Amino acid sequence: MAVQKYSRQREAIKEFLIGRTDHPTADMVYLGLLSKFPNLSLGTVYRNLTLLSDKGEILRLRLGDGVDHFDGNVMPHLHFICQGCGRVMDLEIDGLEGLTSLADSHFSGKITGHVTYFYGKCPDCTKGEMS
Amino acid sequence: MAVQKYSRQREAIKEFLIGRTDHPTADMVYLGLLSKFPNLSLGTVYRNLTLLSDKGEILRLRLGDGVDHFDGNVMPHLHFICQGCGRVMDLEIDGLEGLTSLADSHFSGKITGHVTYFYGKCPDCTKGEMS
DNA sequence: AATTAAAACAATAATGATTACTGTTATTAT
DNA sequence: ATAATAACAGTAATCATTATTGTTTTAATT
Repeated sequence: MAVQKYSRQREAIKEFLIGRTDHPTADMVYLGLLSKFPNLSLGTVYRNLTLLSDKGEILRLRLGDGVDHFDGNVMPHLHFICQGCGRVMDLEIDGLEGLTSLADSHFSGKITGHVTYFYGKCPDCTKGEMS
Repeated sequence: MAVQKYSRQREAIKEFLIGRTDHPTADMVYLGLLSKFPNLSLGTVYRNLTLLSDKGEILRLRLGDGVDHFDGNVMPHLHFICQGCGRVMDLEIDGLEGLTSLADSHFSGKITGHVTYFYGKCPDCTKGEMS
């Protein structure tokens, strides 16, 4: 197996994700780092996001909007997608800890995990509404 | 608003989905109906899958594998994705009914729903294993 | 039953996200 | 320092999906 060498681009991508909680897409990471790396390539961003998520240093979120989002916070937590503005927020809720084992006990195969995300309207988008 | 007219292709697409529980992709629907409609177009399949799911007559499942799956069973139920063979199965579990309102009560916006799917190994893929 | 307007079709082009390839540069071991 | 190779930038290719164009069905009206 190839030895992984250091790269400032990869380091910057990881730092970029850790420094924010808005779950950017590959394109947003690319745009956000262009000022620091003027000839950064989108391919480099994609490759390193894949490397980092494969190593478990970041999370790849597939939220069903057709675009992958990335999260520098690898602690287990829940996500909310606003149907108004599309933003992705973290949720502070517990109560899903036993869900995997509950499901597993009702299934003849082996259930090892689950993906859950919530949707609705975020606080901002709820404000400008009457209904 | 345009009046929806009858089409045998759309009817066949819906029947195809109702007749199975393996949650096919657009491409699988297309291939499955080619024998009955030799000059069926993939565009027609996509358009009608979108029409049917917009009307709520079928479900579009975005399971994170980059391909949309479709389900003729619109009753609320849970899904399981096998990481061994990729197949998508229905799960008979309840206990998630109150999840949306639980989450909503902890959130300052408005949560109206959630998406949950489970993953692991299906019964078949569990068999041929030692670990 | 013929006419007609619009929906649906087939075929295919276009799009957008992601992945793969090619030649160059940077990192690390010798 | 030199050499080996991982990582890079740039770009081409891929894949699922959506949009477009011209033709055919459907269904309402004469």
